Amino acid sequence: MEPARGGMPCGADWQSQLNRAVIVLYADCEVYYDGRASSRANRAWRLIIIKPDGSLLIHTSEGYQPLNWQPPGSRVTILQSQQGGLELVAIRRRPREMVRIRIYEVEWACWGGLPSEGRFELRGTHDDLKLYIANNIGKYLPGGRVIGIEYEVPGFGIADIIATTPPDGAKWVIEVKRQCADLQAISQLKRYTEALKAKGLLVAPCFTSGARELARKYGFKLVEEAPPPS
Amino acid sequence: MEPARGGMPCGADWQSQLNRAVIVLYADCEVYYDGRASSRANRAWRLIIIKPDGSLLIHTSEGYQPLNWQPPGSRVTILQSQQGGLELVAIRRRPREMVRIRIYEVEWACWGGLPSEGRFELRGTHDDLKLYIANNIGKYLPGGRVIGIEYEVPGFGIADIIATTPPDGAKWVIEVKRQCADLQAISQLKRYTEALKAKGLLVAPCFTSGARELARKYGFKLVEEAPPPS
DNA sequence: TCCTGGATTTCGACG
DNA sequence: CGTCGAAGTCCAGGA
Repeated sequence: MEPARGGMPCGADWQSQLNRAVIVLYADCEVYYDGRASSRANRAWRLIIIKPDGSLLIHTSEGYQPLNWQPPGSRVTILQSQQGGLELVAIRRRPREMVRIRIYEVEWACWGGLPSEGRFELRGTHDDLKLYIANNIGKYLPGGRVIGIEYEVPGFGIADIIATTPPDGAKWVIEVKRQCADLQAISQLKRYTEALKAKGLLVAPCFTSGARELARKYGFKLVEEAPPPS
Repeated sequence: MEPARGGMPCGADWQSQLNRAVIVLYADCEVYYDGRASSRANRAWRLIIIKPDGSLLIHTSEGYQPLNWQPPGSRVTILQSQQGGLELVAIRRRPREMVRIRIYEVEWACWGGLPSEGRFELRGTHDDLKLYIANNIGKYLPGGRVIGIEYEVPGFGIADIIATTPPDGAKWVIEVKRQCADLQAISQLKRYTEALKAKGLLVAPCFTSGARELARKYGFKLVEEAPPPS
């Protein structure tokens, strides 16, 4: 095993970094969670990440998702038991939830302040597609005119786009999905069209077979359209 | 800065651990993502986690969610450029997506094999609540009898529970939510009840105001019930 | 493989 | 703070 480099911010002093740096522990531990649900994880080696914003993540060797976690805003505390045993407790209010980690051994602990956050830009989102459609409404509803975006239908939710088409000024509800539209998307559109007595148009890059079938029953128009290149 | 402990699996040799151990890097880097959407993250210090199952996580100092990621099954490779620059590339098929990390500096790198996974039990889930209701149907629909669980309504989806009640054998669709039911839950139930010409019962620990209102319009019965204690 | 719906979903926006 | 709907959602289960 290669020796650690000098000056590496790793060691036994990780506890002093709580609420200051991102701390990463490689530890043999048990994990308890109680709140909206509850879970128990038997003793095993896991990766524990504690962020200064109160986020807590417990990762195993598999998967995108953590085994247990606590979102930002949690209060993270370290408890020392008599036998040198360590406990990490993260508590969150609203909903009242607790993650408790019984630590048997820490093989290594490292941390870093992550001083600069950098800029982050994401493109190809639902908003991008929605605005593109609103700005090119004629492509989807010939002669159409946009009446509203994020249009609130009181008691029924918020429709992506409302438009009218000639010659009779028919009203349309347009629901936009950036991924394949499914039954749920159809139901959502149905809710708005029923409330507004409007026609329905669903724009998505693809549609599940069930969505296509149900859309036909409801008389919805479907248009395949992927998020615009950016 | 406290010196690292001897024998700690940290050091420059982390690349040899690819696909074998969980690797954690504290690195100054830029991140590029292209796939269903695309993103660019400017140069900054971040936490990079590479799992042997092909998962890749890039975390900042804030938040539960990673800045960028790749789910399990991705192919992770390390590229060396001439100037000693390092690039981490994770590619996924279906959907075709790529995360590329340009690494300028690695302050520390540690890893662990996470040999034993341990047992994990979660209680208080949707399934738990659903089965509890099915097994105590009389509490929700007096005299009721369960006809089916996870009952497929062809072309309309899968209903949680189907039941009948005396004296006329009225058919009910029961939708179960383990969290506060919202408009979407109402729409989902509406979809099933319309298809089956059945009555609707929604069981959830709470309901949003909009959900309550819409349920009344649709004539649905609402029952407040939290997941059972376990 | 696709389809469907849950998740301790988390997250952001708006009223 | 509640309500609403998206997310690069991920994930499991069934056909």
